[in-house]
Amino acid sequence: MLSKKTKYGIKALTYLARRPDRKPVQTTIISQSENISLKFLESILLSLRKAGFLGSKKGKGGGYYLIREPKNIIMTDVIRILEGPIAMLPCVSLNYYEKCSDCPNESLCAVNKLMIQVRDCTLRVLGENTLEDIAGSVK
Amino acid sequence: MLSKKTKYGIKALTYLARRPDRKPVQTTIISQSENISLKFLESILLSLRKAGFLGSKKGKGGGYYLIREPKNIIMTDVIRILEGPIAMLPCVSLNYYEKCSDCPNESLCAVNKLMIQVRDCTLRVLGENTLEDIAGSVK
DNA sequence: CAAATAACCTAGTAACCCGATAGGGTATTA
DNA sequence: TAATACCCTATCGGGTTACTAGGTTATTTG
Repeated sequence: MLSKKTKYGIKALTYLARRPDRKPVQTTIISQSENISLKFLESILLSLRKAGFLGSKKGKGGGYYLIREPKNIIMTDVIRILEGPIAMLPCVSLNYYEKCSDCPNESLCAVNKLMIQVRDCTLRVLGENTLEDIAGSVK
Repeated sequence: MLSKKTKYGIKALTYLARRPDRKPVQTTIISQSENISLKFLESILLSLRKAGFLGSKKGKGGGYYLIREPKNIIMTDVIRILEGPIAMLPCVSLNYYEKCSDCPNESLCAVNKLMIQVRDCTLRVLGENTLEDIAGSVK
């Protein structure tokens, strides 16, 4: 299951991508438009900023804004920041690999074999989609 | 993330599929072979039996056994029983659909659009794999 | 300058789920 | 009839999630 954090994060990015310009948008605006709890959203936008997707401006007229083109923002990157590992098991994760304590021989494990296939197809889909793709190229 | 329940369940099914015959196997045997907590495994095998994958025999010489051919056991079915919905969001689930409370228009939702693609490719992979495929056709 | 604004930070918490365990009951078989 | 092994219910600690509270810091505007 996708966490609310990831879901909200993607919705916020989409909201910003659909804006006609790249001027700062306040969190309260995004919060109201997308029905996201304000304080929760703040923490999400903060991590998206630290990850290099968003810029921020303080004070009046401040807010968050995209600092990359939507077509250059790949969904795998977004999800890795917000959700963590994409694989359904640590033993098939590329970026967060961890051996199973119970499994003596990974190459004989049926679950491993299956989940590698799931991981690969998920990575392909998420790697093919950019923010522009899912937001639509609204001008 | 895949739950331990699902992981253990698939491993138990695989263990039974790799057996040379279809005679009942005691839970303690499976528990020790696959390093799964006995009591936890019991509850998992029980739900697999109720779902029609396994048969059981009580008393001495009893245990659990496969009642279908491994090649007729599709992984989507197994995972739906053990894990629940395959989709990463209720609003893109075929079997457990639920509307998002925050989303006014599903067809405009970028997260929805993305997760439908993930769901479809995951369903394809899981639907193409049978228990025989992942266990290997051991005789 | 000062007041307003809005991002930023730290901490906490209630609810929930997972994995596991305990302690039996019940049916079957040797 | 005693042993076996499935079957059922309840519980519980630990961890995560989603969210809230309350303040600090930086910037801008009157």
